[in-house]
Amino acid sequence: MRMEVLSIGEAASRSGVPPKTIRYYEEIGLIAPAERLENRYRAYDENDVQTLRFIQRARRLGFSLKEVAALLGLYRNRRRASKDVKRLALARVAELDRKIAELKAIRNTIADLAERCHGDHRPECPILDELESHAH
Amino acid sequence: MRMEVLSIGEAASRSGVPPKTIRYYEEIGLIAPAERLENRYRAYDENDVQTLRFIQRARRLGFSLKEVAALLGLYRNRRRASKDVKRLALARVAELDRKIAELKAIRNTIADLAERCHGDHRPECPILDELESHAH
DNA sequence: CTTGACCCTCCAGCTGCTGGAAGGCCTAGA
DNA sequence: TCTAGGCCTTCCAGCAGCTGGAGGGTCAAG
Repeated sequence: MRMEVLSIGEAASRSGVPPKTIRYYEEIGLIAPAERLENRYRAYDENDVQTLRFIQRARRLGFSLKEVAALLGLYRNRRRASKDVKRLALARVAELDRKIAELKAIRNTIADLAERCHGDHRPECPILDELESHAH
Repeated sequence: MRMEVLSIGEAASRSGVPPKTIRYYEEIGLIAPAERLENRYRAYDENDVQTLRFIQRARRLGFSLKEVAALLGLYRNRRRASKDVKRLALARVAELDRKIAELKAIRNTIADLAERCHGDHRPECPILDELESHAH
């Protein structure tokens, strides 16, 4: 694999992570500080792009930056134990299940209220009444 | 209804909205600046508590502060049209449906990967491989 | 040689709070 | 009367995870 030198913009378009976000990741230490060219431009290679893609996919799956950092560590560690990765993944699934259930409950509450609301020019609407007086 | 004067702490415990959050709501203009006693303490009454409860319930239903502001406006407007309220509610439902579907997809992706991961001391784990190479 | 597209750093802001510092006030007990 | 504590006040900072902009430097094309 030839190690072509990529600018931050090129690394961005190849990885899907915007330049600003790449700099941010560097700033918070998620990725190592990039090499610099003589003009102080950051220089990347395909490995960096790969890492950025890894990060982006993990982020898309809803892993927090802290979790992504952990995953990156496991990813880079050849002696990695799949137990740790699985633990992170299952924790994320549990969290998602909790969140989904919560959103569903809220969704149904609002949908019920909306159904009982005329939705015309008349002022009667149980949504506001509910918000006003519902004893939770 | 007697208009007992309540301190911010009392208003907080009666409404369920913490003092800091009440001050914050005042700061961003969600609620009107509170009257002040001679010692500069904020003074509230039952009406204010009612409003805070309204806000809290709307927040629990996941309405953003902007939406809450709109709901408050409609709530206070006697000539309010239920159409506007319903529109807000349905928009929220649609947004929730979108979010729920998204989280479900993510959840299933991670759960699938976790299932195929040994979860022991062995290094093989498709989760990392997927993050590494999955062409999205 | 100029124009425009990059790149750099630094600072501010987004949402919705929350914590803490530094100070004022008020009540109760010793 | 003093003091301890628990309120209250303001202001500043920080959480996550970026994103936008200002004010500059650099570079390649025409």
